Amino acid sequence: MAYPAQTDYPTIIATAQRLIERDGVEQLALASLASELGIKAPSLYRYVANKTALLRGVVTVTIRQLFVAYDHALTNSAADAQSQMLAICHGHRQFAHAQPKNYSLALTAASDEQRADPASLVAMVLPVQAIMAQISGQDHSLAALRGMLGLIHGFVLLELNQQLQRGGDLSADFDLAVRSYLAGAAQLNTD
Amino acid sequence: MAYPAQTDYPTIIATAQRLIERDGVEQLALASLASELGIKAPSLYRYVANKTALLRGVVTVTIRQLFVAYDHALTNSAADAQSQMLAICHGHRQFAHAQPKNYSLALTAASDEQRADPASLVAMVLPVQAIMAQISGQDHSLAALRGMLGLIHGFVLLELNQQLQRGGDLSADFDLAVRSYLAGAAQLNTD
DNA sequence: TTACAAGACTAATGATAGTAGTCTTTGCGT
DNA sequence: ACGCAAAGACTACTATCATTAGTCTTGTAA
Repeated sequence: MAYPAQTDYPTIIATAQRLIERDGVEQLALASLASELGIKAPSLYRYVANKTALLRGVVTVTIRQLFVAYDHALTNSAADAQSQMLAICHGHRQFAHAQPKNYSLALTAASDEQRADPASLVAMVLPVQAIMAQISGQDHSLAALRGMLGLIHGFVLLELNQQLQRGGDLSADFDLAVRSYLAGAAQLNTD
Repeated sequence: MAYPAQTDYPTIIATAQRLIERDGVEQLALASLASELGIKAPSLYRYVANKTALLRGVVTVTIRQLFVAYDHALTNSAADAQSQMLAICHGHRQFAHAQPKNYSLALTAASDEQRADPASLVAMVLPVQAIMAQISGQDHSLAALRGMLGLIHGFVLLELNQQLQRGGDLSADFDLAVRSYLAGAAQLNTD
């Protein structure tokens, strides 16, 4: 090879994540990102095809980090299915609160081009579905999983978008909602 | 009053909604909107302060339409709390599917400036909370409502963002998830 | 030592939000 | 009737960005 690279793809993505978290996606200009990396904007095109691809990279990494958070939650939890599912829910919510801008970007990406790869998403939730199967039974595990993910994701997004502003303890409300859902899902198993 | 107006605020918002639904928000240029209205872009500034304010107007109208959909759902439903809550859930989901782009914009608006007015949001969900109170009991009605809204919103958003792609009947899964949640919430009342 | 390829830069283009200033229409007071 | 004030629209311009084209630089391998 030749000319000494002054940056690389992982650094670019990580820096973009940092800027997005600090200023919001809509404020992310390629010039600012480049300057943060000590280069000029056009040089970024050596590493990413365009801005959309750059954002897709950020989304992909963020999703991967979310599933790492799942693993951490699981290793610090009791072994029964109920505890594990609760640990995942709270881990998910904590992750979203720790990096709200990147979380929203990753899970509400508007265009197809910047969405995360569906196949890897599937691979990453399979272990979660296995836990859900112990609660809801195998037959309803996919439906119950979908509801669970919807509940977590929707609650967190409403929080992050300041749409749950009537006071009260949101952490407690989240916990109650998740436990209620799991209680309902558990009834599916005994039918 | 003088010069004959060639458009007005409601028309501008409605047209913006139509274009957003057709092409997506990111494709909405003020020039296209103006041309659709038979005027030039700068003339729009007689009616809206800037693009952000325009989008906030769209968001406000969309939210109002969502609550009109709630009303329709309620009038076509049986009178018991369970039926009414189910009707609202399905009405909400149908609304989101009927205008996915505007729905996403309205409920995941990134910046504070284009978010819907929180106070009116509260006023609009109060009747829903009253129904939830009959299911979960008064004490837990706010928490249970938050979980319910989160579940609906999150499920729908995952659907719209193509993140529930593993087949199966999503309508049936949604119904099952909502019923499970309500069953769990009902247990709060008997504690 | 020389060629070449990777990596970065400057300069330019095109889209688009927003601003300044001007022209046109029409209702109202004289 | 007449003319003026103000609403509404337009043209022309600016600033910001993404993106492209073409050029210069530097390190490695022959």
